[in-house]
Amino acid sequence: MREEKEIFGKYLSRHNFRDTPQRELILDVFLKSKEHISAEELYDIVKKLDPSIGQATVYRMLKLLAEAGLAREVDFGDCVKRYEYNYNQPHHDHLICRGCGKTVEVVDDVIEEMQKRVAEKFGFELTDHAMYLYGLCENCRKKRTNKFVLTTYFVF
Amino acid sequence: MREEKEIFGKYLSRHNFRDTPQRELILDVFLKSKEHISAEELYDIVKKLDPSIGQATVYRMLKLLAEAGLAREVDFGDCVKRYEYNYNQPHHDHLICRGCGKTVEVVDDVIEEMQKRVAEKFGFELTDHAMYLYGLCENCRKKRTNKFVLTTYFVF
DNA sequence: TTGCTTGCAAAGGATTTGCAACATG
DNA sequence: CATGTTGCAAATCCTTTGCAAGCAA
Repeated sequence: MREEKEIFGKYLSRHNFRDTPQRELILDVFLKSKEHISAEELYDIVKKLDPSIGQATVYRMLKLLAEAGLAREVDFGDCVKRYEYNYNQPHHDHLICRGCGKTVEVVDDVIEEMQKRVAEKFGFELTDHAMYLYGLCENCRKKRTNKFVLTTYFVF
Repeated sequence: MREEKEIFGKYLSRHNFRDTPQRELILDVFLKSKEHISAEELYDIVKKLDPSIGQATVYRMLKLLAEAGLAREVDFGDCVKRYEYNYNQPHHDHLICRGCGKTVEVVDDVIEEMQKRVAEKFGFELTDHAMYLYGLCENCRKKRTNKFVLTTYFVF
């Protein structure tokens, strides 16, 4: 927490950006937030702590955080940008339940390695990737026997 | 082409939906279109063939096509829904160049298998997935020595 | 003082929806 | 003819932007 603030502080001065109470508050809330928070969700919390803050400031701050390397953008396919904490965090992908929305962070070295190879096979140098595994968690699978309807966005 | 129209026709009657000239035209254009077309792009073509068609009709039709199993939604991360032809097509993922936007369709059985296993490890039954590999193609890599700046959306 | 930041509201892009007129089965 | 369908425009959702006023350095 202290360390992250320091990093952000350095990022600001390095770019001649300014340290403002708004930025400090939003950073605080972001660092305490649960994973995969959206700008809207973050704004809702921040607003309660300081109703004078505008949502544009929150959007702008999330961009800054991503640029500073403290946040990472994730996109679950609903066209809502979500941000997760990214400092000193190992890279990971997401497993998402189509039933209840529950998410699990996953990594698999074999997959990562194969991704690199696939890219190379086509002459690409891999820079990054997005992998989202959608499925049904244990709980939701039990309910399926009733009349669970899956909203499919992708065809496996 | 004939077959796909038949499938769509059956889909329509099965659901008590109607066969209209607009739907036929849009289906025609979609079937002839290049991969990964967006609603906007499809509308631009359709409009030239029949300027009286509204874009809402195109949006509605793409939804129908996806429901009928003829189209598949893909999302390259820019929040623009794209559709690709999905009938009798083998499943594949995408390799996208961050420099020029060029896309390559890829499949890797090892990755597919590992995805299933990872999901199972967490008690999930995999229904589908989205995997986008971002990188630099050969051409864009050459330019990088000059002053290519990569817009990173995800951190690898 | 300089010029980065702010909140506001308006604009933006992509997609959806309400509705009256219109076709299809 | 009953009801699905259309085109239009307005509405929606999330996000960005222009701007004048406000602050940090």
